[in-house]
Amino acid sequence: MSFLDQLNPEQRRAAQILSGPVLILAGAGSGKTRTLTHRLAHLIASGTPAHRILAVTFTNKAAKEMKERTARLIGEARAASLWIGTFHSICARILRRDAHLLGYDARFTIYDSDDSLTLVKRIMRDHGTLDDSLKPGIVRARISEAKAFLLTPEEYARNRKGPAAAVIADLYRRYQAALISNNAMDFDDLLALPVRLFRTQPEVLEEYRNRFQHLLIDEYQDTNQAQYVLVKMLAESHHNICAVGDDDQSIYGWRGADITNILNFENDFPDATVVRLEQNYRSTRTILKAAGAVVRNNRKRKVKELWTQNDPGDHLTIAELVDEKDEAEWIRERLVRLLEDGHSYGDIAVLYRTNAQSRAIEEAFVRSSKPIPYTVVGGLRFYERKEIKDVLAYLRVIDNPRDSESLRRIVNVPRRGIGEKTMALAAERMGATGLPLLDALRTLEEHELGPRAYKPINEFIRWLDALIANKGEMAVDELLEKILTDTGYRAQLEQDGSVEAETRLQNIGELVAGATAYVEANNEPNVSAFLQDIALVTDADEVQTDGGSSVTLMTLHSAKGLEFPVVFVSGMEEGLFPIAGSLQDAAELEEERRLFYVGLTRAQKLVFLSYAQRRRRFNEWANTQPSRFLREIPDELLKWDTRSTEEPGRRILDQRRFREDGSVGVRGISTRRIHAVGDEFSQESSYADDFSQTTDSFLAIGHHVMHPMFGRGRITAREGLGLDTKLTIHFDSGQTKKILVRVAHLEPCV
DNA sequence: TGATACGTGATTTTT
DNA sequence: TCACGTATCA
Repeated sequence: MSFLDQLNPEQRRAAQILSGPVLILAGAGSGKTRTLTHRLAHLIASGTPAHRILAVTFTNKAAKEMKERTARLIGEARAASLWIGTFHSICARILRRDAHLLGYDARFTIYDSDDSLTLVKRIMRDHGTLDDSLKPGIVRARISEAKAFLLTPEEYARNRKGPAAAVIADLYRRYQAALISNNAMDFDDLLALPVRLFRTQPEVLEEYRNRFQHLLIDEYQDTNQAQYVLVKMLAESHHNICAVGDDDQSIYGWRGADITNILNFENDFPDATVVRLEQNYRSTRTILKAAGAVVRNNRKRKVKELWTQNDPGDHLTIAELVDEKDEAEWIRERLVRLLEDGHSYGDIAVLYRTNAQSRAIEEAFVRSSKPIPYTVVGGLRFYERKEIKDVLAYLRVIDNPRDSESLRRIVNVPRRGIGEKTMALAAERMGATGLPLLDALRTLEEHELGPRAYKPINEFIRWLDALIANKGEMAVDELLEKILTDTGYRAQLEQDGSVEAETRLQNIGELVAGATAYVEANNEPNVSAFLQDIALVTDADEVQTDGGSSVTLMTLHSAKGLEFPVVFVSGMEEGLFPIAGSLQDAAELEEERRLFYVGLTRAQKLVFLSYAQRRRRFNEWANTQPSRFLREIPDELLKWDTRSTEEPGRRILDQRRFREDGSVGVRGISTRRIHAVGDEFSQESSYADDFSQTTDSFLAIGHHVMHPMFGRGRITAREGLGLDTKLTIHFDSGQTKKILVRVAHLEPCV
């Protein structure tokens, strides 16, 4: 097996032991993906048909990559029928086939967290439990948690104490009933329902057990109870399970992931072979030392020590800045310098604890005289935008007419005169008959509603019915076009003319283009599958890690599994990272520390850490203290950045204070900035709030810019500040548009 | 029924 | 600060 020669001895062991339980403890950067692809290739080469192997990864992107790399080893054809994907997508695949055994239709709709929150809200409103004492978000989280632990409402009520438990259990029951009548599943159902399927239909379980002779579960440290049970059920008879993970990288405890699943693997499977991959190929020795020193402060972990033959490399750079704006500006300056040193934009990632932190950094990148191209991962996701959800809701109703929640969303969008009164009547009818909303609407008669309300409903239903009847004959993108035209959704946005409407139109255009791409890429495209793809994609799936030409901005969570030559971790402050909510709880604090460990170990060459003396939260400024995690990095691995040494000696003072107890005395007093004349950063003096004051920006009135869609144009007016700046541009095409700087990627042009 | 104005809560992380 | 929900009025 010549391809195994490319592995080190431990990796080879992990790839070669094919039967029985195997636990691969794969440290960060230890060549895990390479090992796993070789294992898969070896399995297939040794005679296991690919379709009898089930491989579970954390993201769709990881699945795709693993499949491609396996194919490279043994050929496309032999790897083609591998079952590989995320838990959610594999479960969806199983459920599409057998959901009818659980009372669902195969064309069930998948609700994202947004949809389920809307549903919870409505249920609470209908049952008068929507007051200040119990927030829908909390209820949704509790229900999600219950499902992750495979608890029924009744079990939840028995299990949990506290005054709200009974109320939550009751809401959970109603919520679940609503999902079923809508023929819909939420993310948690996708995991919990296969378990129920297997428990209630032993012959189905038997079939899958026989089919999947080998299981491979990646990121095992982040599996929750439902996933764990599922895996155990499938592995029961043959024990050919290979679990891969790193307890030090468990960062999804808040989502029900249970680190003990990996810590107890050897108890669950006493005959398990344990392989440790401890040689790191990714990072410099210095980075690895720093990361190791940090994570060593955790008590609940398997002891292991990563090592590397790589060069020691540079110190980790650390900087104290005045506020978030200053921090962003510092990042930008360092970035420019890195570029001069020969790095490219795609080499660099800026990580932070919360999505909200990206804004200040984006500001700095956009306002720069030489704007820095960047890509934000996460935040408001494309498919969560209002206009996208609206259009998709049409598609959902057409695909799954029982989906009352989606129908409710669009019944009067755009306005067609179906108002509150009509809907109240329909709700009443639903309650009385148990019919889905669409059918309840059908039963409403003209004399009940009056002609003014009856007409639009009647027309709407007739229109929907026609599409439902014909959906099989139309490609998804055609269907979308028809929806956009017939409903007047597009026309309404076009008439609006505002910047926001323009953006929405662009987003919708992107959605249609995506549908076209989907139709072209699939042999048997259909609406259900298209919607499912959309529901299960993550932003992490879109990240470009190689050859990208922009800086990547993302949360530390999103960075899991990725690597970059240069990594910035910003906002290293108590209360932000570690986040405030974790400070009281030792386990949560350890998870924050693992998150920092994950961040550090993303870096190959250089790490930059930063914190601000004060940060704005909502409206108020709060003084901050440096993160305790910084103190856990040995001094000799750190190098303070000179940029923040405005006052000679102050840095040293701070450093001493910082070392002693982590407190930094009274903040905000010495925040006055002094800039030497001719200082390389003297452009700081134009650090005015008003973007339009930035004289060196290419986005000034009269300048020419290039817009990716509309082409070349001249700026004739501007309003708003920073990222919210709106430009009026006369395009050479003759059109005049208002463009939001944040949305459009404008480039200077003569 | 629909448009507008004001008040208020949200920021932890995501399949 | 902003987005969303509710109150109020046309």
